[in-house]
Amino acid sequence: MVQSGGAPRCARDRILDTAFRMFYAHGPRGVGVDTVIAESGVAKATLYKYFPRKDDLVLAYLDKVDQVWFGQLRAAARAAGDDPRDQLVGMFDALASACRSEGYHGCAFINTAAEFEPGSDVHARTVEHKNVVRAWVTDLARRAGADDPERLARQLTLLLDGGLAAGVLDADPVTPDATRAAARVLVDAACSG
Amino acid sequence: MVQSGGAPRCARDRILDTAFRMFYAHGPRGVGVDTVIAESGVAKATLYKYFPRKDDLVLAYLDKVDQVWFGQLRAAARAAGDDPRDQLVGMFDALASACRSEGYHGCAFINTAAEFEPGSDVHARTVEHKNVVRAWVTDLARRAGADDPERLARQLTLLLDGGLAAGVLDADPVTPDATRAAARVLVDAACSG
DNA sequence: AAGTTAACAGACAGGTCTGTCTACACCCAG
DNA sequence: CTGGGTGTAGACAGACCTGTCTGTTAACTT
Repeated sequence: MVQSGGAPRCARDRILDTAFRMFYAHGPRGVGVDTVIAESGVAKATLYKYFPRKDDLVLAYLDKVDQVWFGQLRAAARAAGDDPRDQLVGMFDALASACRSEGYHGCAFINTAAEFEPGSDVHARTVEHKNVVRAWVTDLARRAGADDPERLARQLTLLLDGGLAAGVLDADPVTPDATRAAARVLVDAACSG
Repeated sequence: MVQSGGAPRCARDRILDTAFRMFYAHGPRGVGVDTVIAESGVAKATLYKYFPRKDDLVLAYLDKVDQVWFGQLRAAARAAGDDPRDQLVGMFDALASACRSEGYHGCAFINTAAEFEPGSDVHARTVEHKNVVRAWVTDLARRAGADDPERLARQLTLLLDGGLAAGVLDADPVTPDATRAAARVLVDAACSG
């Protein structure tokens, strides 16, 4: 990890970088291996050396999305202050940022899961991501003193998924505000005890 | 519309029926025209007579899903009683039914939208569906006396989308209850004035 | 200088995709 | 009996898909 911030040097990084952009924009199934090769200026043999099957590239793509998105989620929560209640609401700022970003196209995990059969490696990875995020939110809800942390976490992640999923249809700028406000109501109601 | 309830007689119905099942299970892009033909026992020329392009078949599929799903939504709301507040919460029973049904695989519209480019006919149709549903919920929220009917409708449809979208990952039986409870909290908070 | 490694360039096989086309069978009205 | 409408059966074109394979070039190591 002595990677500088500039253009990716080695071939593997270039491939993954291109796949990240293209898979998110068109869905993994909508982008051929040849297209990734052409776009990243790499030889076919090189791609298949690092990612023996296309699914391996898709898995690496999901790992990258997981890193980036989960990182933004935690950063948004942290930026909301020390009170876990505020952090539960603050994580929705990550959704607002995502909605404003160019080329926003909804939740990469939901979109990808829709394209792969349940039971496949790729599908399992998307489920795993959602479980990890929900476990993190559950912990936050517990520290916020929620009556039923698991339930609150489920409600908030469902709301988050809804806000994200709606992005594949239409990046409506009203969505993030409405979602954040709803989160506040749910958090206040669940931490009343 | 003199259609009896039994097995679809005419070729067009058989095609659409098969497409409905297969497109929902694997995504429109994941099912070839040849597969639809083989499964519905129809000649290729017949399919292309009724649906000149595959996209026409996808649009017909979305129309059918819209009819069925929107119908279930309204039926669930109606079954919850006369109070519009209860109806806003009751429509989430349609989500519960969907989650319990065999082969449940999330929201057909979100899944399909992820597979088609924004700007395409198919993508536009998915957006239209969501707008129609939200307009209906907005009307319900207005009659429920919500302070800001548009906002409440947006929050509830986002919650609904979240519950639906999560279905593509994992048909968790806890989801519908948590969603319904969250809806109750949001409705009560928005109709306080 | 020789060998090793990484990468590029691109042909190729075998399959699937959409969409068009020809040829044939049936049935019912005139 | 004839002719139009509806359907079946399946070949075909042209594009695209994944994955394998052969050769070549350049850089670094010993």
